[in-house]
This record gives sequence, structure tokens and C-alpha cells, in this order.
Amino acid sequence: MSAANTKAPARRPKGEIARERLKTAAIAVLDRVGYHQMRIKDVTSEAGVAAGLFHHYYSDLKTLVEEILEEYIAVFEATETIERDVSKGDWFNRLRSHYEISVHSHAEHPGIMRCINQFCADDAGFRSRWQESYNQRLQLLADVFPFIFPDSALNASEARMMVRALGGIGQDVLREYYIEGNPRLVGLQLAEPELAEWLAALFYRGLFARNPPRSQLRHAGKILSLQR
Amino acid sequence: MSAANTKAPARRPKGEIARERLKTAAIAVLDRVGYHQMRIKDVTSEAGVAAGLFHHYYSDLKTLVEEILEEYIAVFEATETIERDVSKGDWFNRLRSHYEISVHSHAEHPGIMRCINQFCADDAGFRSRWQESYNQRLQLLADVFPFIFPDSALNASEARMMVRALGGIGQDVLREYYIEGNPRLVGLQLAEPELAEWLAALFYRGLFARNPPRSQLRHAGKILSLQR
DNA sequence: ATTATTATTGAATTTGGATTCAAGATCAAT
DNA sequence: ATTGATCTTGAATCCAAATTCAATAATAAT
Repeated sequence: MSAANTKAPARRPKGEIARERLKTAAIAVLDRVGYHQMRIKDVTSEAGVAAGLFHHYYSDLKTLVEEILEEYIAVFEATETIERDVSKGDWFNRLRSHYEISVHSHAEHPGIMRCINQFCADDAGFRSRWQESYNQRLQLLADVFPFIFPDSALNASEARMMVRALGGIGQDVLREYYIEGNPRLVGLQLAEPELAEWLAALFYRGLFARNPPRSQLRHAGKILSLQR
Repeated sequence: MSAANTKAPARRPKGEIARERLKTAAIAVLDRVGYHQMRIKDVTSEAGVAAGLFHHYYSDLKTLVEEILEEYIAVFEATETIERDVSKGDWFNRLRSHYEISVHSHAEHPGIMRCINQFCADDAGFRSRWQESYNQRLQLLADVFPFIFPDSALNASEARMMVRALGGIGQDVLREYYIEGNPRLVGLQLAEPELAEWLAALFYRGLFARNPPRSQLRHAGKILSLQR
């Protein structure tokens, strides 16, 4: 009798399946109750296994959640290849592509993103892991300052602060929009590409002190009316 | 014998003093270990009183910390009268004055600000309390959009998103600079008025898509070199 | 089919910390 | 000085949740 008619065609060791079930369950609980209220019992119940089984696979909740977050961070980092599609010098679309990833991550996994924020606030080790990843993205931009602005009087640290500050534009809105579901923002009913474009346009204005090229704006054209 | 030579000239009921000692201790512990690792024992030890005394004054840590945060929030809110000094139409200095308050709060009480962030993430009730306060400040700006931008095509909600997004500029940098002590930023050694001006200038660029008036810049003049 | 290994259960135990409380100390009022 | 009220102590108790573990079930190896 072949294995073709079983549920798991690529037969994996049984333990791996349970491990996966626990992870999936933990993600659901993270979304529902958040990290700080999460209990081991919540996870095992959600996974439909006995409480004791948890410790067969993980030593504690933190370990499990870190494993989950690590996977997602890896995804974010891998997706950065998207920049390759953008033609050199097309700064607006470069910003847009970064925001699209970021918006999508938040829309898809608000519970995970919230958890990343919480871990950053509570755990110095995780925090530097995450910041390194975030900083690397920002650095891409800071590095080309001398090229973008031939007359730039900023040193490397100042350029870094500048992009860091502008990066805050996305951080806050995405948290409010997707994680906290701030009704004042959610009421706008923005689709992912729209929000990404708005954020990119605002970043662009802060960066270049001018509006993005009209021809590139597909959703946020209204921003051009903010001029005087 | 008069009370003039006692330590507490304005004699207060004994209970009030202990209550105050607990609050002061809690603030110290918040700064040192943060809200989530804080234990009742930490607070009573810091205050130099017996563990059991805590419950004579507070039912739990959350109650105590909420009382502390409420006091600080009240301070932030009261300080908003600072806007009165700014002449009408002087947008850059209006932004600057807001950032000065915000920078100062973070510099002075990083532990409190971190705690506010944590409470916002964990407690929906506190979150809306804080957001209301924050939003009110942003709304001041959103309300004058039609005046600033006579040709604005944005509706009220869109204007709100715009200022909200720009507001993120400060949120993130202040957290990194004062709360987390991100070495990449702290290395810049910026005094409060300098940082406030940088942030105001960036906000201004995002808002107006142009540089702030050269004559207003006292510390961040370099930002004018980012132009092309 | 038998054996060895690994997975799973859930009741029992341990743990960290909150909470209670009886007893003693301090204070204010008379 | 006495009384009653309030403050303070710290050991005893309680509790929710983590953790262990002996027993059983499932699976893989021979």
C-alpha cells in the first residue's frame, strides 16, 4: 500500500507535525489575545493537545514565540529582493516597493507585528536582532545620500537619523491601521497599494522637500494639492 | 514646640506620605526594570516598606501605575498652552514648540514614556485615553488644512491620516533616542532643542513639500543642503 | 510478531508571586 | 495618660500557571 492516499504525502516525522500544530496554534492565540495574556494552556487547547505536551517541544512560551517571529523576520528580509525590479534612480518606486512589503506584512499578520513590537520593548536581545534588520533597510537609503544630494552637508550619522525619522511615518500609521485598528484611520478603507503609496509619497516629500512625480501616483494624487 | 523644625513643614496625613513614597519608588522601578518585569516586592523594597503595606494603598500594580501615568499625561496636556506664544501663521515654530514638549518629556522621563507605550499596547482602555490626547494635538493641525492649503483636495479623514503619518516621525526617533538608547542615534549627542528642531524641520518638509524658512533654523540648518 | 523508540496524556507537584491578616507601632484627639 | 484610629510589619496563606512524570498509545525497526 502506497502513501499516496494519506493526508501528508511528504511523510514527516510525527513530532514535526505536532511541533507545527503548536506553532500554528500559537499564532492564532497571538492574534486573539496577544503575547502578554497568552498562556501555555491557551496554546495547547488551541492545538487540541494535552498541556504537558508543550514541554516536549518547547521549554517555554518565549522560545516558541521567538521561533515563530524568526520565521517571519526571515520572510521580510528575503522579500527585499523586490527592490531589484526598480530602475536605478527611480526613488519614488523604490520607496513604494518597500512600503508595499511593510504594509502587506501588517495587513496579513497584525498579531505577529504587534508581538514583534512587544518583544522589542521587553527583550534587549530580540530588539537588536530586529533593529539590525530594520536598520539595514534604512541604511540602503542613507548610503546613497551623497549621490541623491550632491550638496549634502550631512554626515553619515545625520543621514541615518534623517531616514530613521522618516521611517517613523510608516511605523506609526501601520500600527494604528492594522494592529490597533484605530477607527479614525480604518475608516479610510484604504487598500494595501493605496496606503503604501500614501506613505511612500509622504516619505518622499520629507526626503526631497518636494512632491513625487505626478506620473507615478496611482492612488494618492490628491497629495499634489497640498502645495503653496 | 512648633512644627517649624520638622522635615515636613506642610504637615500631611501620614498615609499620604507613604502613598507618595510608593509612587516615587514605582517610578524608579519603572525606569530600571520596566513595567512587565516589575513586581510588588520591587516597589516596596525600593520604598523601604513591608510588602504587605502595598495593598493598604493600592489594589494592584496596574492601579498604581495608572495613577502615575495619569499625572504625567495631565502635565503633557497642560503644557500645550505653549502654543499660545507662537504667532499665527508661523507654522514652523508651532511645530517646533510641540516637538520641544515631546522631546523634553522623553528626555526627562524615558521610563514613563516607555510605560505609556506598553500600556497602550496591552490595555485598550488606557490606549484610548492616550490616543485621545495625542489625537487632539494632531487635530489642531488637521483642522487648519483648508487654511494652509487653499487648494487641498483632501477630506478631513485624509488630512488626519496625513498628520498622523507625519507625527510618526517624532514617535519613532524619540523612542529610539531616549527610551531604547539606540546607540546609532544617541551617538549624535543632540541636545533637546537641536533634536526638536530636526524633527520639526522634517515634519515641515513632509507637510509643505519644501524646506522650512532658513531664518528660523537655529541648529538644523544643514537640512537645507538636502535639495535638488 | 516482537521490541524499541518516540509521542501523548493528564493528574500531581512545584513555583513565583499576590494577597491576607493578626499583632504591634504610631499618631491625634481629648 | 488614655483611647481609638490609622499605619506598618512580615509570616502564613492562597492561587494561577508552569513544570514534571509515570503510565499509555502510536509508530518504526527488525
